[in-house]
Amino acid sequence: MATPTNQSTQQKTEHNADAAPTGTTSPDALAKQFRPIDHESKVWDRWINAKVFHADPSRVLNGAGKPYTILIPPPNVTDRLHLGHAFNNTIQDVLTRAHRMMGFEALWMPGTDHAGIATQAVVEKRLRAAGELKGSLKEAFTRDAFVEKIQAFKDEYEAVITGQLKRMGCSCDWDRQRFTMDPQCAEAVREAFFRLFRDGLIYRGKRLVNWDPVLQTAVADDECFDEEIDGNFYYLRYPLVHPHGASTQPEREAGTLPPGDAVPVTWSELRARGWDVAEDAAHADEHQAWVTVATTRPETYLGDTAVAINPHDPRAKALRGLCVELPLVGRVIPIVEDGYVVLPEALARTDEEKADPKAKFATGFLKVTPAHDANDHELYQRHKRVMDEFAGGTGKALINIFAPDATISDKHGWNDIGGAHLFVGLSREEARRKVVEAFKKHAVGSQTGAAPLFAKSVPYRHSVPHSDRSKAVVEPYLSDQWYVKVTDQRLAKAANEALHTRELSFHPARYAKSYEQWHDNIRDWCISRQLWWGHRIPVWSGDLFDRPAEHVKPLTDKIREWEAANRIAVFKRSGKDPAGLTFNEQYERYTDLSICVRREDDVEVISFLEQARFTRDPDVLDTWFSSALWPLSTLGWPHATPELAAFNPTSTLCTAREIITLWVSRMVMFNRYFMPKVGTKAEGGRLEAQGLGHGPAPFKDVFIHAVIQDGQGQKMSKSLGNGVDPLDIILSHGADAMRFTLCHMATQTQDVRMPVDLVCPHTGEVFAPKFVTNKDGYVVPASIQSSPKDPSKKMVTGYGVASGEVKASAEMPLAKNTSSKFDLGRNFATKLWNAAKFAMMILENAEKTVNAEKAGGTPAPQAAVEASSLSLVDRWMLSRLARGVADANTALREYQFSVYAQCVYDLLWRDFCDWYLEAIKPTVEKDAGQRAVLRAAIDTMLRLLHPVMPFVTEVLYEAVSRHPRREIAGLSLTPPRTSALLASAGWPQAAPSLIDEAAEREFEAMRTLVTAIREVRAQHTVPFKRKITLHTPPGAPDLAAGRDLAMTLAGLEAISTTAPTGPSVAFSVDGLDYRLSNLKDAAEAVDTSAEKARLTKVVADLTKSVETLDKRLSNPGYADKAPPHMVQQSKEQLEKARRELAAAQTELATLG
RNA sequence: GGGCGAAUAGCUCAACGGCUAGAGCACUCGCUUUACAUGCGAGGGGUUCGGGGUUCGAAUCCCCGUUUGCCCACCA
Repeated sequence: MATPTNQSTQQKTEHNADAAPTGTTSPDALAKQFRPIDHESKVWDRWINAKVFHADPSRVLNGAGKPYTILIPPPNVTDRLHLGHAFNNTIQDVLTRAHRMMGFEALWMPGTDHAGIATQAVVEKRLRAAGELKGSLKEAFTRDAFVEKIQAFKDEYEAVITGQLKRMGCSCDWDRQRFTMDPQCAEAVREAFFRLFRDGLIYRGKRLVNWDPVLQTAVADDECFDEEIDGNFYYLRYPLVHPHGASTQPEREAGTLPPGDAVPVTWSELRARGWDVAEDAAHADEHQAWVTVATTRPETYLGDTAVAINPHDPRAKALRGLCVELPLVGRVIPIVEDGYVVLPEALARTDEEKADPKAKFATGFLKVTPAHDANDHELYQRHKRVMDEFAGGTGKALINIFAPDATISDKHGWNDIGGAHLFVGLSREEARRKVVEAFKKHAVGSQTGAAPLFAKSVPYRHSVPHSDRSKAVVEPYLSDQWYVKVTDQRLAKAANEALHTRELSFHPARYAKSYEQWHDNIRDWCISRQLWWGHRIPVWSGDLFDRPAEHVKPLTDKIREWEAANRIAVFKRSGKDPAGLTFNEQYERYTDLSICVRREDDVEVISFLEQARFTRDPDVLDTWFSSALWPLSTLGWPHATPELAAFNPTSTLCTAREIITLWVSRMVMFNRYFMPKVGTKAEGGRLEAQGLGHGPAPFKDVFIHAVIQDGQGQKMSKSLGNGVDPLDIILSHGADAMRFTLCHMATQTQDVRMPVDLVCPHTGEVFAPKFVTNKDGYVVPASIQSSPKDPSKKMVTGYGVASGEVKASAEMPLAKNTSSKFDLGRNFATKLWNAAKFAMMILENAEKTVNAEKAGGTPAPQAAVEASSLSLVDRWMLSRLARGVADANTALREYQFSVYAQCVYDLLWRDFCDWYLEAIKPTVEKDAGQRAVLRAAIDTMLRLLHPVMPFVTEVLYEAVSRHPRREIAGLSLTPPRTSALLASAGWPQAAPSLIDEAAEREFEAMRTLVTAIREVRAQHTVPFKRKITLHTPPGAPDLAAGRDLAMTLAGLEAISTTAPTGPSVAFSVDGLDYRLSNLKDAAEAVDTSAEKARLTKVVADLTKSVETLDKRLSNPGYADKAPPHMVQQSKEQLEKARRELAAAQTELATLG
């Protein structure tokens, strides 16, 4: 594996110009400034060389370590990773590294996804842009040649993605990296398909799918997007006829109705049947009657095989037994009654019906095109018998009028063309225009003065599904597809059971609901895709008829033999067939056989089938089929590998909410189906499940994290081009800073916005880009931006490139992104660097002295330091550390990553740097116990921070490790397990006894006093270096051990119990009146106006507090019902507030 | 249409029925202070979207409304 490179030459130059040596990890020479780029690749190499990320299943299997496993959600090889991925992977790395340190055998399994349709579309687009592909893909390339192109693209992007993850510091087990189409995964896919096929859970069916006429493939619902388009409602008149006319039953069944067969129904006749519609009263008696349908897609009328009316429609009765004749086509189709049809507003019976948005434009007559509309298809299922009878036989009412490219075709299931030849060969759009034209031209019936077939059209704006990849309008299309019967209880129900038994849980828990509801309403999963890039379906189809009997016998014998040997499985027909249908029965009943061959390398079977003119299905599997097997395939299934035994089920899955159904659900179903019940022994090296869905869930926890949006609140996406490359951020802020900031943002519910700036490639300047609104209404950075200092210099943006509007060039380079959001992490890394450096400087100085004193002698082993022997500030620090460890543990256990980040941030910055380091400065050189605490504190914090900031902590750990360490009783810091690296060091363990509440109280009292003094100093602009005197009032609490700390931290020269003689300033703490003197030289007057203003505000605030507390306490319900400690607390607060208010008022009065 | 969220300081977000609603950034004032100006000290800034209710007590729970995001379904 290549190590991450891509260092900025610009930064390198700066770095070399720097006089001080940087980039070394020697303890004596930690660089003055922390430059991430100087360390990241070196640290990475140390990790890789030491193999610290490599998980060893034998340690799990022999009980030496518990497993902790995370499977990476394999990124699509379609594009570089963006910040959303960085976020997702940071979380996974935090969990993996923390558990590794906690002693788990941690495996983070890396890999990428071939992303079938997406990748094929991207490559196709690229080839077209490069001029290598013109016209139809299938004419320009052979399957193999095109797959080779995609393969090359995949190799390129897989390397890019892998490089990005490594630069981020992801501690994946890179030796185990997988790809969803590599041989190991392919074997798992093949085996899984075979078993489902054999077990009757895969079937072939004719279904309406979303058809992409450009890519000529079925697309899943999630591969579509809705777009509003301006269309029209067309109102078309269908002439009424009597059903049978002169035609014979055989003629009808053959679909060869003689012209003029249908006998028109006249208005008078219709009226006689009870038709009483005011607006039709004027129609001439002898004219042919009609019904009006409303449609947005008039061209589909060619495939109509019924007209439907609501049974409650008052007109329904008059129409019973009548039909309509499709204009031009001449097809006579029945009028069926179905409750699905919406009554027009005028006929609606209830308010609810009136409120139906469809009622506004409905005519009450619905044209039914079962082959081209999902609802119509369902309606057809309910009226199959009558519709098929009219259409001439079973299944004949499904009339497909489109070729795969969505042109009108008479070659794909439409035979009764009649007078509609003029439409054949037209595109959907042209056909629509021509149909409307024809309806305008022709009349209902042949009488002079008859009304035109076209009634009217009204503009209508509605959303229409488009294919994500090609942007073409999706056509509902009837086609042969393979399905997984996920509705079977061994799949969907088993997935929900995992939730009910708590084997599987979601964090946050509310996502369990959508998971569960999805399974309750699941539909069978269409797994075939008409693509070239993917796992090809391992089914060969052929025909056993039309062969000499002497050929059939050897064939059937072989097939029976191989089926018995589990080398092939023969497709069992639908569930309506009796179970256990024999091969002979199938053979007798069906003209075609579908045979799944278990192994790709079973040459004997495959060549035999191909010689027998069986052909392999050209389709490939839906990408999610192989993704669903990820927990199995990556660990070696179907073989009984040590990895599978050790690491499946895995521990935690980290993903975004959008793929709970697409991916999470399917992994659960497949793992439960394919894995044997826990405790089952493997036989013959292969794992055979009972096929009941009783296996384990593939993971215990599913952590669903927030989504990173751009500055406009839009999701980062490829198509929008608003993704930010993590490498840009690593360049501007460093990997640790990026990781820390992302982790800090990982709150539970709230999606986070990430506004980004641009870095000018000409000047290095950071600036906010100019935004534009694109044609889809999204606010995006303009494709071309000007350098802020020199507007003649231009650059292009990621959006510009992604949208295809511009290309990067030498004159107009691609501008990198950055964001001041990451300053948080960068500043924190710097703070850590400086704090550690300072701590080590202190330790080093002391060690020199100690070594000089003990020259020659071997130091005696020192006993562990007991907290009780330590000073207040040390006991306080140990107490804070113990709490920090506990808080971090809780946060990580509960997947509260921002809490974890915040808790280590406060521990290091607020507690350790702001107070501890400042407090120990005067004493640490002489206090060996204090130095032991200092050493332990920095060590503990490096460990706590390592999961989120691995690079900087690893560099510092090496330096810190060189300082001798004394044990602190109760604080366990075990050394690295497999190397000298922090990455394998033990997670800190702090005994609860280290939490010292007395020390915390005492320290807090001191801190309150110090803060109050600092406030006075700021108020009176007392220079930092000026030492002042504190006068404590009678009855003030004894500062005790805090006395010296207060003097150090507040800049006191003395603490006196007598009142000041000269000028002084008062302040109050806890209602006690303290004074400070010697604030200024005698010549300078103390400015009382600022002091007055401050006190006035204090008085106002306190008055309000007293009021609030008084009101609370005087409420009779409060004393009665609130818990006593709350009441007590309020009383104390009130007392304190009153004391402080009095003190402030007195002081204000004094100032006059 | 069904489901799930969100609305809190100028911005981005915390606060899981009870400390005077917090943090980072931004802002104001002061500071070359011997680890760190990517810093240090201090400060200002809130009718917690609106309206009802439950409760001794509501940012938090319930109801209604407004705005907004996502998922699913549907779209004659």
